Amino acid sequence: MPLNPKQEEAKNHINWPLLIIAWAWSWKTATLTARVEYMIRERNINSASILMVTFTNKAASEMRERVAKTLWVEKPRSIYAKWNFPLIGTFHSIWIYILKEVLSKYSSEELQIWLRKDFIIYDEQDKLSVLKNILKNRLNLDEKEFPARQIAFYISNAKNNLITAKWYEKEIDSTIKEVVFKAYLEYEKDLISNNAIDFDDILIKTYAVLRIWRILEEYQEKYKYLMVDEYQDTNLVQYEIVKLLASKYRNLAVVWDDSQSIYSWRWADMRNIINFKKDYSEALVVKLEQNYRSTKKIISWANAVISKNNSWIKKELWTENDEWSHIQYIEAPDDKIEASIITQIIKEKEGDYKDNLVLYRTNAQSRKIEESLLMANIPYRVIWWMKFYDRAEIKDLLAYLRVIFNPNDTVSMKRIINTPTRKIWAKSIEVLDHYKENFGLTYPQIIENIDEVEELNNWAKSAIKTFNTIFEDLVLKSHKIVVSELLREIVKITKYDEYITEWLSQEEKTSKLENIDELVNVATEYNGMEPRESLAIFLEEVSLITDMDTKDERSDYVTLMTIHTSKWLEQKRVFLTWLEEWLFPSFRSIGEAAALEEERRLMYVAMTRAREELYISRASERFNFWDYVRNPESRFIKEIPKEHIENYDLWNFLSKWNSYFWWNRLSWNSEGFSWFNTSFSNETFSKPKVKVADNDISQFNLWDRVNHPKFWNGIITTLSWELATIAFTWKWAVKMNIKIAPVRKVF
DNA sequence: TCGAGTTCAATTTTT
DNA sequence: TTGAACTCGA
Repeated sequence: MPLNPKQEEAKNHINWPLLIIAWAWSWKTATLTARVEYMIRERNINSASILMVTFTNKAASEMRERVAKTLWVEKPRSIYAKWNFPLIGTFHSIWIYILKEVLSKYSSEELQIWLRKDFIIYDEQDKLSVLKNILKNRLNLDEKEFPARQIAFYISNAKNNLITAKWYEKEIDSTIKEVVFKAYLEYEKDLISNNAIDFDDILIKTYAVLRIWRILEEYQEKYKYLMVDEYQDTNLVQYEIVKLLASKYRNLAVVWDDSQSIYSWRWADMRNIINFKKDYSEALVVKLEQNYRSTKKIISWANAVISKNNSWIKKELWTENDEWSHIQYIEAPDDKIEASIITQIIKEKEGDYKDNLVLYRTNAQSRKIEESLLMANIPYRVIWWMKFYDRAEIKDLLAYLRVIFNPNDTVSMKRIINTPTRKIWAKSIEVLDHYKENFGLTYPQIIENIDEVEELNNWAKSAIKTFNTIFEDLVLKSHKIVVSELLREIVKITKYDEYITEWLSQEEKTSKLENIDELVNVATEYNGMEPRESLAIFLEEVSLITDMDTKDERSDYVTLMTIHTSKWLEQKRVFLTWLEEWLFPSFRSIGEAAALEEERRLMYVAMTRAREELYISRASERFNFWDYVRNPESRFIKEIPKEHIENYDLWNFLSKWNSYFWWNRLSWNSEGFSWFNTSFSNETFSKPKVKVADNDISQFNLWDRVNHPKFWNGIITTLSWELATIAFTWKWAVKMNIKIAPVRKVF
């Protein structure tokens, strides 16, 4: 598709700072690709001197594909292209690439970052386990009073403001910060001794390295053309890094969309744009305002909502797409009906299942929809961050790979030293830790010389020796076979498959084994490489990969995901669910102007995912936080001009949905049909109701109808004193004590 | 020292 | 509902 004049202008503008102000679906990616192509083909710029930052791996991968196409080369599988190709990746993957490169040339002492080339990356869970250990064992603190998560938050905040552990002492103004200071020091010590870094460190260390003059010079020469997409989501450190790299040639192009900034909780700072304008005052500003995706209706709607933000820069997104179909508002009595209606619509609509995208605010909110789709036999896929790599069996195997790659990684070492069970119990590990702390030894060193450890009996020693034999064998093999083979070898040698499936049902067994197969399968992509290299790159990419990156395009299923995750997608039909105050906008953001505006931007992002049809839904009553809650409709719905909203025809739906449950529910409501519309739309925040149950059991008889807040209606099928079996609509027979159970008789 | 059984707390958003 | 952190018996 040909570029419009604005896009053309952005494309042709090289050798000068450039600020592209983009709107949702204004073809910014296509413009950037065209720009890269133009640079290489028309201006004869060396491909390898172009560096391009995207926000997700998926975006990076797509960009690599597009660029590869224009250059007539095969798409590089990862950031490590073997031929002359631009460096395209996320902030994190690019900085890891650069860090490794630097570390292979300079010594750690020279760089002052206390890191060796074979470092590994600790994810959020690893980080918490390190911190928990510190807080509990070294600082002797109560984890209730000082939760690891909270401490982690403070540390992350400090890191992203470039405050080191030592400097944190100056920040202390409260008890908590005093704890943070101590924990931070210990945490850094642990990371160094494990040769590990966390996500924040990837940025911090890169920044530290690039502040060394000769290294900076080298990289300024190497990457003369810089492009940063999603600039509104950069944080302070990222900003500073880019600034360093760009300071010599000033060929920096950034794409900025303030209405899609939804990552402030990850320290993204929109004020970076103010700094940008100051630092590059000569920059050319290009605005891309035409939307090529959604219909007029959807866009005017989105505009109406986003314009309620004060900090929003006035702009008008427009489109030539014809006004299309309906924007429907589903106002369901409860969450189950909400899910059923959505399921029904998906079922009735022509076209493929994969035309449908269901969005919600938080991951936990997918459940009701899942249940409903499952019942209707509709294939679906939930995109959940790190779901696959969070599974125990995957984590175990990756921990093996990590210790093989970097034997100093104590966190992983502890995970696998007794997995499968080798009778190396906590007592032995305590002794190992003691040696590690007091003699400055590493685990492999201690394990190798276990005979000299006096505190252990022979029995424990021989267990550790067994492990050491396996471990050394695997390390040796890692130099000979590629990572996928190595994984198979680990499973074989340790009999891991038997261990993990030992006590499980057939069904669970297959699922675990399938997961292992899948991991090996992913690893086979690295087969062509040198064994150690395949291990290194596999580990590096695994820690940055998300569920979304493995998205399978071939089969036909409905996709479910959070709004944040959906930022990079578009879909023909979008369902936006859980639109209630306290849930979306979330209760944490209500009452805080800046946070609320971010929620509103999130709403904007969600709405603009839709190409043709947008459904929004809420439930008057729903099960949330382990209880039933009623929240008024989201303020975002009210912000949409009423004439744009068409109410979904509930009656029509319900007449087709004549279940036992439904008719019963109507029949015992004295207000009859008004039930959906009036009695449930009271705009009150009813706090979770406490169920006081002290029933008079004499009122219950066999075959009585009862109502339960969780399982709804049921019939008593057996009864002996207080104990009854009740067949519920939403649950097969349940045995309960009707004296204390929250049931009431229905007449 | 294990592990089965029980209690109790927890839910934004993700590179 | 799930999972992690506890208890307690062997």
